[in-house]
Amino acid sequence: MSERISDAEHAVMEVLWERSPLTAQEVVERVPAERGWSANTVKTLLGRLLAKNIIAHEEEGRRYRYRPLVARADYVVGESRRLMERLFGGRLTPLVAHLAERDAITDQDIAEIEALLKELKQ
Amino acid sequence: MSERISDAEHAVMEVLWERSPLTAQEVVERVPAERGWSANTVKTLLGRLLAKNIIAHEEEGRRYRYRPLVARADYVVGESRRLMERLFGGRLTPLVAHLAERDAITDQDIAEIEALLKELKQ
DNA sequence: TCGTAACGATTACAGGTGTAGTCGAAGGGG
DNA sequence: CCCCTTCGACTACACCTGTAATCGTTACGA
Repeated sequence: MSERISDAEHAVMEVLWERSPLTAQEVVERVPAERGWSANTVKTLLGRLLAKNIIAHEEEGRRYRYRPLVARADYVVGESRRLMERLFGGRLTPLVAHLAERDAITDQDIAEIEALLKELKQ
Repeated sequence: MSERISDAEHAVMEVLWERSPLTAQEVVERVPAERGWSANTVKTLLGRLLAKNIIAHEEEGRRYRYRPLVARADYVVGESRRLMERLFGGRLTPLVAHLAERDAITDQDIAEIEALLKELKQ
């Protein structure tokens, strides 16, 4: 399967998951300005993602349009699972418990998750 | 604040969180065998953790005993939050929803989390 | 007392990552 | 038809990471 996505690469992926296919230039324009990246940096990242087979490109005239090969949902589940594995022996409950203990969960979160779980049960 | 803990370093931290202070040798013995690390590798990691101010060492005769400066709970909450931030705009509910959708949550998880939430509400 | 084993410190080195700069081809404007 | 801009490709380079090997010192067993 495809290799790991680094932090900087992930920022590029978010752009492509949001909308694709895009040209390199369009990706550059959509990457969050806080990153302060030069266009070259973004192109390097696109190149690396290509090499890792995480995105593909189709020729369009004298340039390319890039498009994800990996679904965001798959990536997200994979990363979540990695974290749970590393930190909680793969169990979700202790994660929720920890966050709750540290007031990282709001009352609204609790309500939402309860509703979600209710739905899951039927 | 202290710097980030790499994957390999994390394995060492788990040992020290489990029990500390420990000598380098004791850490070596307790690191999961699957890693297949040489003693030198573990010592390098201890050195890097020291440099990052994530652990401390007290002299004991001609060697050191290492001890965490960062609580596991803090690390865990930090990492969880980072993940939620990156992937779910900081919201926990979508994380749970995603995992549930992908059958990464068992019935028992649901029961446990419900019980936990019930407790949180009072 | 002398060699050796055990320690921590220092050095090594390839591969990944963040962050670009440069180069060569090609297309568009004058 | 020629120059400048624009692309993608290639190169650069420092720092981090994984994974050690080597070095210098010291204590302990013979």
